[in-house]
Order: sequence, then structure tokens, then C-alpha cells
Amino acid sequence: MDKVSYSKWADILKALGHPIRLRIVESLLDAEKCVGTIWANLDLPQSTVSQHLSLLRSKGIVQDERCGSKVKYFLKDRRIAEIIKVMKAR
Amino acid sequence: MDKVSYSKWADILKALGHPIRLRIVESLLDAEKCVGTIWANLDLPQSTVSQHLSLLRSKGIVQDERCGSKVKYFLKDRRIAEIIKVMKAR
DNA sequence: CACTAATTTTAGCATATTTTGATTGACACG
DNA sequence: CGTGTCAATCAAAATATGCTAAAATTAGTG
Repeated sequence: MDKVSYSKWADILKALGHPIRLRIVESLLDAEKCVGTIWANLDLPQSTVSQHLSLLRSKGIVQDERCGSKVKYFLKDRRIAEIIKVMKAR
Repeated sequence: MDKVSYSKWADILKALGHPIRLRIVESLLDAEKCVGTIWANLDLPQSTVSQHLSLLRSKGIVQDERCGSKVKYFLKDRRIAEIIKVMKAR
């Protein structure tokens, strides 16, 4: 792995390395969801959820798409899903 | 994934989410190494390396074993290696 | 024991991250 | 346009992390 990859992947892993963000990402494994739906599962202030989404977006882990008055989020990199699959294995 | 797993894996991913620690872990993929050898590849103060090793150890990512005056480190959880394999894919 | 090499630990400081209320922006609808 | 809903951003406080330098530990050797 070259230097760029090290810091890129370190950034990605760091972004995943937070319980709330990990839950958000896992909730997007099977389907895209809008912010309100993600928020509904998390018992946290709306701004907190939005900040975490913003971080995940800035690292290229998720992508958003406006859909009328809502904003949908979905996973952007297939490998993220694979990493989570490894974690869940046994 | 249950709540305990979320915070456990978030901790693990956070620990991996640092370029130095990622390099350390990657260097242990193929073989165990003593601190001096790990240090030699990193151009950092020895105590800094030791602190990163200590963190990786506290998260159960690596394990150490004293061997005379040296201390060897090796990966403890096979799944960590699998996560890195996913990262390196393409 | 004294000396050296290998490694860890501690302490302090600078930076970065996390959280949250308040504010702002975007959109739909009457 | 005014209002309500959904979501992003701002700003400030609290907390956590990373690094350096110095001191401490542990083991091997004469």
C-alpha cells in the first residue's frame, strides 16, 4: 500500500470508528434512507446526526441525493459493506 | 449487531484509523516482529511507536510476547487481516 | 552489582473531535 | 407570500488524541 492509500484508508477507518457512524453505515447496508429515517433510529439531536452524516460524506463513504424536501443517503463504496461483513462474521 | 459489538468494533476501527497504526498492523500481516524492527520502518521516536503498539494491544488487535530482552508483536484477530485485504483489493 | 539495550510509562501541551442548541436554507403547499 | 417540515451549518464547550521529552522498567552481560 502506498502512502496516499495509508492516509486515505486510515481516514476511512477513523470515520467508521465511531459507534454512531457505524450504526448509520450499517443501516445503509441494505437500502438507501433519508435523514429523517436514519435519525429516527438513533435517539440523538438532529444536528448530531447531520454532523456525522456530513463527516461520512466528506470521506466518500456515503453519498447524498436530494429528493424533493428530503435527502437520501446511500453507501458509495462497495468495500465498506465488505468490511462490515467481515466484522459480522461470527 | 448488538450495542456491545458496535462500540467494540467502533473502537477497533478507530484504532486502525491512524496512518501509523495502519502501517504497523500491515507490517504484522505476514509475520510477527519485535518493537525494534517495527520502529525501524517508521522514522518516529521509539516512544511514539510504543504508545501506538500499546493502544493496538489494548483493543485486542495485536498481542505481545516477551522474548528475552525483546518484545514481539503479532496480530491477534484474523478478521483484522481480512479487513486490510478488502482495503487492498483493487 | 554496574552497565547497556530494549521497551514502556508518565507528564504536559497542542490539536482534533464530539456534542448540542440556535440559526439558516430548501422545498412543498395553500 | 407565509407557514411547516426536513436538513445543513455555526459556534462554543467538553472531551479525547497525538507528540515530545524525560524518567522508569526489564532483561542480558561482564
